[in-house]
Amino acid sequence: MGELRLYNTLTRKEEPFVPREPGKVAMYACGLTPQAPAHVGHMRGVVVMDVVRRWLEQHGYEVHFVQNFTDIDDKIIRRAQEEGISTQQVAEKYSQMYIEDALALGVKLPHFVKVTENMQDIIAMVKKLVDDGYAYVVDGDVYFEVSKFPEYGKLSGRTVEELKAGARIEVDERKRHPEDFALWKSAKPGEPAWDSPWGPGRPGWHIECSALSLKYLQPAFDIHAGGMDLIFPHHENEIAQSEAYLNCQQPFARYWLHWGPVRLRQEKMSKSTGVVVPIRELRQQYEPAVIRFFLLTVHYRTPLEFSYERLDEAKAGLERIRTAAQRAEAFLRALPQPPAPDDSVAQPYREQFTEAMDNDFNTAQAIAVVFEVVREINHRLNTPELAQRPETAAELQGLLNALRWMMETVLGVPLQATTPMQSERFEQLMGAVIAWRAELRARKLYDLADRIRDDLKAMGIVLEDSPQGTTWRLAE
RNA sequence: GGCGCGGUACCCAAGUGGCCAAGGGGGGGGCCUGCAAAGCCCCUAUUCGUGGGUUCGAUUCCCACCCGCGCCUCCA
Repeated sequence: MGELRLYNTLTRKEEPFVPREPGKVAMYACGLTPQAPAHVGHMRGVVVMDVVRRWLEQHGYEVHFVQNFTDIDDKIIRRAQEEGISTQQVAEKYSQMYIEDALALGVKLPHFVKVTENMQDIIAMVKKLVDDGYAYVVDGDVYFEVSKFPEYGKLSGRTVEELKAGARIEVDERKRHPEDFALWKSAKPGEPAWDSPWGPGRPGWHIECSALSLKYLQPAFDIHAGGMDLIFPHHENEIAQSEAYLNCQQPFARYWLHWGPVRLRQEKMSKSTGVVVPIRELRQQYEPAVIRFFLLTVHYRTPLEFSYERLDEAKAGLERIRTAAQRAEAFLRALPQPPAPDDSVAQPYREQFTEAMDNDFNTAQAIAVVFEVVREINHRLNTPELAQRPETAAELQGLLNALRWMMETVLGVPLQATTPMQSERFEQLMGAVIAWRAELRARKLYDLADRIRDDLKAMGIVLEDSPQGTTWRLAE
């Protein structure tokens, strides 16, 4: 396996990936605040990170992947009031939905951690920042003093001066500087609260990711990821408070990876704009594998325009890949005995695929290679002289193995559509139907033969006649 | 206003200082077929937003401009 390169937002360059500890990768992705159903934009992050973890595993790394649920914050409190249930119930409900959606998309779940289950670690971190003079207390609130951290702005490429120039936020008069941000917020009456040295309250936004990632992955962990919209202020603030906490002796995280937004009608899909396609809704209309494949047809840092036309294109493309796999399987199944795979044809494609993935997880390029493999398979099945060759079966087996590795192992897109009705008995039934129909065709009773084909098609079963015989497959 | 990203065929989308600028979708033609479907082959960008510059040579590097987008406030 070659060298993996990834784009690091911190240096604005593509860099070779070298883990902190040989053979192991520690990575963290900012999760979400579970207060509404997840939308396609969220799922892009989920799928992208899943592919990142899968590819790191292909490189032989043992991956520890942590993701948080910010299960207490202003929006959850508001949501709880609206729905008349507790904040825990809100968080639990939407976390669960999120996990179900992720599982449906074929995601290997990360190690989830929750803010409310790690409150003492968060408080301890805030306390150290206060004790060390990086933060100050005002009426039960704690603020991080940005001017105490000289490197502030190094991730987002801004300076404090620029921030002031563009400031369009109402400044809290109690803060020493407008750019200071809250580490701890005092509770208003009736709000859920945790005891702290500064009185009852809850963590500010940002601190939870610092505390949780440092607790579970230790300082200078390998990859910290999130959506591009988190670069500022979220990740910038995380760096400031974390590196201050570490006495500026070591970096917080080593590589920063950010995926691009999903847009809808030229606008970012976001809860705040209400321009949103909930993944639940989309799952009613498209098989999860199609959604996943669609999300991977574009490089992860490129903004992705959502549309049903694109989804239909992805569906057509995936169907072509699956058809080729099924045809190869049928060909090999018909053989008296399965051939040992010959990888000589497949190997160059495996290498091209690997090169694409090593190139900052370029799934768009990798998928192009998948289609090359599909063409190699179809070419062999379609050309009688080739199909007769004794070595063709072994080559097909090698190509099919490569295709499965690319699609299923690495990209996580199943080649078999999930169907409830496959069973041995069903296979036998189809075999019988095809035999009867062959008899009809031999007697030139084409109207009956065509009617069988049409009726089956209406049920989602496609019959395809060829000189080698008739095959069937399930239409998605 | 500041910072950043991008404009590649009908649509989507990779990519490179110089082999025919990947791949997918769509469209056209051919082959195969009883018909269909699937598939295969060929065609669909002498050109990469516009105008300059650097270079033997730029779509790729630099500058300006136009257009779109993101961030600067909660956001994945």
